[in-house]
Amino acid sequence: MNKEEQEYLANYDIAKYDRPSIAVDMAIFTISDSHLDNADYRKLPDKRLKLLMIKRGQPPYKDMWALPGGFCKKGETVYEAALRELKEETATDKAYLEMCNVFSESGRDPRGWIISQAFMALINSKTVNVKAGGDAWEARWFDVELKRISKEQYVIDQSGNNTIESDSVFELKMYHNDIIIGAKIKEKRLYRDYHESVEYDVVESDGIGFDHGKIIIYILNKLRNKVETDGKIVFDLMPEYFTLTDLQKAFEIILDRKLLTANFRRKISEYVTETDRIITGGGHRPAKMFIRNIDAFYKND
Amino acid sequence: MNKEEQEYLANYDIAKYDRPSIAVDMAIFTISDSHLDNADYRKLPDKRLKLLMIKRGQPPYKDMWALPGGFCKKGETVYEAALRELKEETATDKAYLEMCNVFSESGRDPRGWIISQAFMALINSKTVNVKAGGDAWEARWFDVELKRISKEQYVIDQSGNNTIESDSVFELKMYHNDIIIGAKIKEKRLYRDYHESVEYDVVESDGIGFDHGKIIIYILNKLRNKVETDGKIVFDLMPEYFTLTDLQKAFEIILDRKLLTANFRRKISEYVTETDRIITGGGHRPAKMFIRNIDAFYKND
DNA sequence: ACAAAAGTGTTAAACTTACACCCATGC
DNA sequence: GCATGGGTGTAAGTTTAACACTTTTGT
Repeated sequence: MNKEEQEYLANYDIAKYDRPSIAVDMAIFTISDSHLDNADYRKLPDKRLKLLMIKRGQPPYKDMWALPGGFCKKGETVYEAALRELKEETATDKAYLEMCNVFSESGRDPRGWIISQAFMALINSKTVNVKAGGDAWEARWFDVELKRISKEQYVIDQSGNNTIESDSVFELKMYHNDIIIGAKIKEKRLYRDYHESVEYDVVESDGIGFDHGKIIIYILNKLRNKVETDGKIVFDLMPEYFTLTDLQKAFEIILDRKLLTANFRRKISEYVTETDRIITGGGHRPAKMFIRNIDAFYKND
Repeated sequence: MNKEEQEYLANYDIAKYDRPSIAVDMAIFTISDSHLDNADYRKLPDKRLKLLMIKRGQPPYKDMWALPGGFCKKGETVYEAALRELKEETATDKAYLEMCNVFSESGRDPRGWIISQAFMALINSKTVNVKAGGDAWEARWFDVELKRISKEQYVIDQSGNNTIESDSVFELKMYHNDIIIGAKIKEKRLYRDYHESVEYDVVESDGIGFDHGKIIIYILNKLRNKVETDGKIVFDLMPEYFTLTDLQKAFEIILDRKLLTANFRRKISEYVTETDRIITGGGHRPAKMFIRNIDAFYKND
């Protein structure tokens, strides 16, 4: 560094400018058994997509539920902050972790200018520590359900500038035992000048703090799209040993549709290796357990 | 909002905490003719992938080239800041714009704690204003070339914890007339606990300021992956009227491989509509011009 | 005439989709 | 026996990949 650069930096006062706080918000998903008891001895337990939420112990949004998260500290990267939060909440760092989007609308946090980096994390329920279920933190896994409840589509033709607008309203519902929280979120999808843009707006929020309804729906859609185009991340929701039926159910839960077993198995066959473990005692034919075939995952470029 | 919340907020002083500045860095791509003159009257001009770079007029990294960008201001979203920067540099807002990643390593900017949101923007060269080529700003379009120059792969087996590590070195070279800048970047790809992680590190930087070599390579790879799995964004690099050969070349430039014409045309046929415009005068059969078939783009869910 | 690019047709191989069928278990 | 899940085979339809071939132009 030369003298001019050094002088410039000596006179540069970063504190002169308005600066935001940076937060990380974590959408931590897992798949686990439904808490509902099983009547039929033959039936497998119902699996559900779960999202970890935290009950806020202090303002703002005290007593409401929000995504786990916290502020990014000086000296750590945003990714490290996300990993730190993940560990604090779940006691594991064996997770698929991806930065999904920034949420920075002014007014999104009453404390001031706070920009949030939203992360998606996928963990398998077997590695989750009870911490998340303990009482100190008031963290709970919620069953997640997302339904589109309306859709309108129209063409706006203003002097040759062809715009297609499609408005949907989604209903997000989340359950933990008798706790039910949710939100209605409007999705506005614009196609103008050959460019698509999507915007979400919280229309109604019931028990969910901040703009987290919006973040949840955004990440949930991202998760579905990712699984639709490349299913490999679904394995991050599985324990080391799993049956092919469990794997298929994980796909079905995220994609929200049934798959044909024979076809599914052919498709994923290269990613799994049979072991000699079997599960018996289910009132039906025992299932072989499989592990990931790591070579298949790694053979990219 | 109740009294407790109001009191809490009245006593909350955001300035007590260390806060970073938020910058947006823009990787603005377009495709345009190579500046090299064409000898053969029959040959079409060579197309290249171009990236807009700015010569820094003041420290830090004075006289080096960097991605266009700037600080996010209070009251605007990160996305709005990106759009503002895009307009400032290119005088257009008709672009594909996507937030790609956060770069937040401490020490990445000598002025202090500065976190950068990296955006990818795709514009078509016909809408670009001369501003970018003017002298005031010292902004220039650089031809981009990225080559992997080495690759090593090994398995680390530490007490059953199977880790595969794959290290590559990429050479990034960028040209504008007689200006040549570039960087060597090491890619470390880890596959551990069934989770893949990728890390980039600038090994050597020649004329490129900050950690922008890293950002460029990251976004370039993202662009390629996106085009490989869903080619629709390539249309954002095309003007309103285009020939199928131009479109095919855009794909080939980004994917860095040749495609078979007959197959390519079948694949993209639903996305284009023939017009009665033709291009003549090329010393070969005239080409029909096409426009986007907007309905095909929009028929998702 | 001929080189360059524009544009189409044909075929084999690969993959997807749908459905039918058999197997093994616990009560 | 029978409901439930575990597991496989086959055939039709669709998509991809490779290649061969024809057309049209400016010099």
